Amino acid sequence: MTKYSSGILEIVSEAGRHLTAEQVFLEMKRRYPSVVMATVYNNLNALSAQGLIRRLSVEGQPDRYDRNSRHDHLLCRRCGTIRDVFLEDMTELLKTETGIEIDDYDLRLSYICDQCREKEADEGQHD
Amino acid sequence: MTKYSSGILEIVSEAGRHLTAEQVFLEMKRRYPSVVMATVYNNLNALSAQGLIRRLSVEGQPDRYDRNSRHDHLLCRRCGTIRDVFLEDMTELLKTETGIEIDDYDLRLSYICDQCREKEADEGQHD
DNA sequence: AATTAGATTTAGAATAATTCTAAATCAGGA
DNA sequence: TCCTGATTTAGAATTATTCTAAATCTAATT
Repeated sequence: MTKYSSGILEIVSEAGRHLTAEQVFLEMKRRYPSVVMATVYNNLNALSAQGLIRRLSVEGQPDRYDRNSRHDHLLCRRCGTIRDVFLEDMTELLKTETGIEIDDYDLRLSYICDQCREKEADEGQHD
Repeated sequence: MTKYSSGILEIVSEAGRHLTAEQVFLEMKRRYPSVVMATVYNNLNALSAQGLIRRLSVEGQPDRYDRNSRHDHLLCRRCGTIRDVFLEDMTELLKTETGIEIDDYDLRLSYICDQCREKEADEGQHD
C-alpha cells in the first residue's frame, strides 16, 4: 500500500459523496501536487479489484467511487444525483431465493429528488 | 414511432441478451442497410427516456439496452457476463421501508458464473 | 401535385472518460 | 551500493457517445 493508494483509499472512504475519478484526482492533487491522472485510475482500479472500494457506473455519468460498506443508492431519474440509503442486508435472502452463491449486490432505487420535484411543480404552473 | 425506432424497440425487446448499441446497430444494419450509428443512439436514448427500454451501465463495459419488464440481473464479477433473474417485485416494500416514492429499482447480484468458477478451479490445480 | 413545417436521419467531427505504452523513478532486499 | 520488481509519469491512443449542420422524410395544407 503506497502513499498514493492509501491516500486514494482514504479520500474515497471518507468523502460523504460518490466521487468521480476527476474529483479524487483534484483532492489528490491538493495533497500531492505531482500526482497524475493515470495514477489515480490505476489505484482506483486496483482498490476496487481488491474490494476495498466500490465502483459505481451510472447511465450518462462518469464512473463514481464509493466506500465499501453495505448500503444502497437512491438515484434521481431526472438529475442523476446519488444519495445513500441504508436498508437491511439481503445477501442471505438472495442466496436462498436464487440458490446461487451471491457475494454481494447493488440495489439502486429510482425516484425523483426534492429539487427536481419542485422544479417540475413550478414548470407545471406555466400552463 | 418511425420504422427505425420501432425496429430498435423490437430488436432490444426480443433479444434474449443485453445488447450494446453496437450490437443493436449491427442488427439494424442487417434490416436497414443505410442506417447509421447516430440514429441508433438517438433512438436508444429516446426509447429509454420514454421508459420503453432500459439502459444498463455496467462497470468496464459499454452501456447495454434491455427490454423493459421487471426483472433483476446476475452479474459475474470475473467476466462481467449478465444474466436475468426473476425475483419478487419489491417496489411496494421499498416504498414502505424508505418512505420515499420509488418508481422503480435495479437490483444487481454479484456472483461468479459457472465458467469462471471452473476456470479458477483449473488454475488452482497448477500449484 | 406543390408547399411548408417539423421531425428524423445522415455524415462526420468533437468530446469525454478511460486505458495503454514505454520510459523514469522509487523502495526494499541482497 | 546494486538489483529487481513495483509504481508512477507523460502523453498518445482508444472507445463510447454526443454534437452539429445539412439533407431527407412525413404528413398536413393548399
